[in-house]
Amino acid sequence: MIYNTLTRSKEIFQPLNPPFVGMYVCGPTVYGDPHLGHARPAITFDLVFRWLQHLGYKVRYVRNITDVGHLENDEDEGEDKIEKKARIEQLEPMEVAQFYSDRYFIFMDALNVKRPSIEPRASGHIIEQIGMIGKILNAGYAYEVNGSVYFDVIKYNEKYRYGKLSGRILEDLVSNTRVLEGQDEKHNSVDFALWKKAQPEHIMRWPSPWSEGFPGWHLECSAMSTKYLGEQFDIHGGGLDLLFPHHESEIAQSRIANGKDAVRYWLHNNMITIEGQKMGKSLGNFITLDEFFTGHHKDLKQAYSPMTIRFFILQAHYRSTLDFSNEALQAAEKGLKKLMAAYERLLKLVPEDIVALTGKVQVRSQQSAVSNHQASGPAKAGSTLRFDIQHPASSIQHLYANCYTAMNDDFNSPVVIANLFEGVRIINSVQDKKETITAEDLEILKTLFSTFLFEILGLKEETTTGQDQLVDGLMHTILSLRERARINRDWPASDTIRTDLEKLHILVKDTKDGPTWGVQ
RNA sequence: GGUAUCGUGGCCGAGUGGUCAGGCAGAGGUCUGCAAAACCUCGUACAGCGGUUCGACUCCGCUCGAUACCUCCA
Repeated sequence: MIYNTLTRSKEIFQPLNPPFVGMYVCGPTVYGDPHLGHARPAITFDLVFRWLQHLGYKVRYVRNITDVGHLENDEDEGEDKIEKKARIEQLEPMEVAQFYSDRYFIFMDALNVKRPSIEPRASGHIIEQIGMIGKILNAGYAYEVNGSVYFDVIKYNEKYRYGKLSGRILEDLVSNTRVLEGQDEKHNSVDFALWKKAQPEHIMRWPSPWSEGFPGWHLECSAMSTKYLGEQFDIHGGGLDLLFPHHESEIAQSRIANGKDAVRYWLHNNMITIEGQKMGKSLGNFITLDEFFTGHHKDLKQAYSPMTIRFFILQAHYRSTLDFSNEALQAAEKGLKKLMAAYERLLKLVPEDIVALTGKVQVRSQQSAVSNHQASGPAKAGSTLRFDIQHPASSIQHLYANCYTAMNDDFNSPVVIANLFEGVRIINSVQDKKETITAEDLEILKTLFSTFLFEILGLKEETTTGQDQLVDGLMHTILSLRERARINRDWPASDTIRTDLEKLHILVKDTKDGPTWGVQ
């Protein structure tokens, strides 16, 4: 089940050509450093991408890089964003785009966001965009004025419905749109540009049948999605703020150019807010990812690691707004640490620790997991599940089933996380010998964590422990000295060692199985 | 003004017509030389007012409030 913005309801996901799935997501406009707001759609659709793949779909995931830039102001004469940046920094526009797209990749990698299958650039698809404009002109739904081409929204609305995605009524739009200066070229204020003639000061320009200029604001996504995913494809994603007019206009363009509706399921992630307000470039209240990772920002009380950011985002459902605060982020950091620590323990739960449940003969239906997966996806290859997910028998099997159901219910990552925490409780209780677990359930628990925590949620360990043999050796020596002191009940000595190490951000814990340490 | 979404305990954040989200913080306890970690217990939270219902936080209506989009924004 996925929530389709078009119908405002959850629908059963049925791809056009299973097991293939086509997914297009609006990527960044590369004229500034990526901020927390960019992380949300990237992580949201990374989750979708990972889950669909887990279900066995062959996903072609296309996420564009907008390097042509949109107009800066509401005036048609406004300056292109990337051009403006280029002028300020005295660079070629493409230099700006290259720099920031590189930055984008670096930070997305840090967040463990998988690279999409194709990352096309708008500047590399001018020809396709010109071709699309030609089709729309031929169909009679666009007109040329002074070398610029505009889409005729009024005419489109006579036959189709402009506003069906965003729930808008054209008449309201017409009456509400502000009358702007310099829009004389448009027949109507709701029309939008497909091609703009370049003014003398515009550096970014390409030849076209109409003029030297640049493509309109919404065209690149239509052109590139058509090129790589075909005239019809399954999923189109993006931020909620792109709903109107960007996606609405995409629908109109594709409908006319290709004669059919391109997208089956529209998915929109919600915004991240800061003090209840949207974090956005234009509001100037954004915090860049670089600032999060280093902690260098006036509103940040500390640095937050990439995985903390990722976990923070996944703790909320993608369609809800997510409110940023230091408190919330610190809570996420601690929660994640707890989850990871429990996973470490899980791996060390050795067979000797396992006491079989009394008298329970573990006979499970050998019905393969494959058949169960077919209910919601194509045949799943390589499933390691050895129980019937629709009829879980133990509490741990229930956890697995809950996670599976949650993901199938519109990618409900918060519920997955809640179930993982229940797994944490079980792990710790077994560790403390307060609960028992069967060998079979232990395996399922390990699969639960490796599948959902790592593969699906895409979280990973960030500890520095064990990366350096020298440090490991030194720590071993120090800790054995301290153990000797402890055996001699020389508490001042052992406590000095511990507090001194703590000053170096090394945390020592005395457990029943001997001391452990970790870098904070 | 139009359109849409939302209002959950100190904070973040799920969900549902009739046991329970979960995390963080807080209180008490167990364990431990002390810490830390871990475990157990604890808060009668669902903006307000009506209505439907045997029963509503969950459905409907109204009120209040918030946010987003209508101009670039993830």
